[in-house]
Amino acid sequence: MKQQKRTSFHAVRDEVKRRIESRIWPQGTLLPTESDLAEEFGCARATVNRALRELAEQGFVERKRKSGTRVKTAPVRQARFEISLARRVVEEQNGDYRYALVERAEIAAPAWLSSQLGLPPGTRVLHLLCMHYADNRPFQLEERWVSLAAVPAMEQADLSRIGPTEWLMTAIPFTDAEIAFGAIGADSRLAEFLSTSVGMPVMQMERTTWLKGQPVTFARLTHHPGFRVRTAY
Amino acid sequence: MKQQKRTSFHAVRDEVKRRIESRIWPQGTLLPTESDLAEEFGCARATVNRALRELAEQGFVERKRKSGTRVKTAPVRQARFEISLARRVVEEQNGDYRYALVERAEIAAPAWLSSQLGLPPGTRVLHLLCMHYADNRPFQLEERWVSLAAVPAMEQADLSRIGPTEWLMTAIPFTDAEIAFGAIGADSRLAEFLSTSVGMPVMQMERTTWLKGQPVTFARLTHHPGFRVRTAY
DNA sequence: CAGTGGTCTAGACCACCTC
DNA sequence: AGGTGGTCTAGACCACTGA
Repeated sequence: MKQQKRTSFHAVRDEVKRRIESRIWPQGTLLPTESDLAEEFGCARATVNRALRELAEQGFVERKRKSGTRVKTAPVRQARFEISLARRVVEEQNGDYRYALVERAEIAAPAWLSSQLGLPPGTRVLHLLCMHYADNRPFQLEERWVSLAAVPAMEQADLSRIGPTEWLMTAIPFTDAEIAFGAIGADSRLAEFLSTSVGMPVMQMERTTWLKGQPVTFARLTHHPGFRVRTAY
Repeated sequence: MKQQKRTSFHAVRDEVKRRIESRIWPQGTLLPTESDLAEEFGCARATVNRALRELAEQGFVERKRKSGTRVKTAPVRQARFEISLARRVVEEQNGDYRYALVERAEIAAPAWLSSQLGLPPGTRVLHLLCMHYADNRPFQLEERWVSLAAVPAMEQADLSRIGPTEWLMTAIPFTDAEIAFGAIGADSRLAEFLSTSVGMPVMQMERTTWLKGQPVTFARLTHHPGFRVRTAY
């Protein structure tokens, strides 16, 4: 017999969730007020508040002052996936990870990049091309542009052994990112790097990263054919 | 001058976050205890707790009893994207949404589906094929298998006007799902439905859905060429 | 303007963990 | 065994917003 001595907010949260999922409180229902629920569960209002706040975060209910708490009619569910680090993905699949720096150059930001990152035209950026391998087979081609104004230290970085993604994650963690991905057909360069043939469908991910609102880097990560992104929520 | 009368947990959270991002508290640093921070900020410990709990949820710090709160060394950032409903995606882009049911059949679950969903072999499932259009151009081909044991009401559902995804979302919201997506080359059937040519790279998304642990449905959503998934943040 | 959620407090006890 | 975060309480005031 596992019995909570005191009413935990877990108990309240789970019971309310159960009532929503069991349609005891169907979609659109107005829930009792926090005070009422506190009385029903025999706990403090703060405890109910904590429970309902979590359910709101998870998208089960919607809360508004004065109106009260309502079961969401069209729950907007979100899926999450980890922002992947090639090495970690490979190692999680028990693969042998290898990295290689293919190209490194300091250039003036091309126009498309300036507009993508919101950089003044002509800003000096570091252009990088690297390969990530799993069991000696191409896993991901990483092409990246880094604003040297945002990360001056990167000019001196030794990227022969550690990939730029990993370097940046230790140098400037806690960045904001925007990610988009889609399917493209491999062009001749991609086909060569990824050991596949021209036109093969591959997943390409584009990441734009900011640090405290300042644009840092834009990366285009192209994966070997057959690569899949998985999520859970 | 905007000044908080009382110390809000926002203020504490933002200040701690600032210290982490500014490397005042570098990665790995052990933060002061809740009580100490409460004293520093002149607030109750509960307020500090709320602030730190949020930072922990967001992946900035790691909390352990007795050990204390530590700045995360390798922050695992997660990206999120909305679980899309074709109609909503199209309408958000100011497109004209149209839906068509192509095929509907009740069949015995094929072996691959039984194993995918964990259903007893031979379970009766509803097999659906539908098209979603944006501005009369193919947007998404939806192929779906629904366990009638899990959603008996679906046998009577009128799916001629509302797509199965949308029907299911109102019939049984609050499900759990697993999503995987990748790039594939269109086969002849896909090419025809999506008005493209064989071999064109397209994004295919596979969703498996459970309701309270019970398998409900498996869907394969294939998008028109050029479709991209974007993260919310 | 009145009702509801949002937040804060001061104190308390507890559970877990490292020492 | 003792320190740290986890949680709860009872009461209070605040801020938003719908009637």
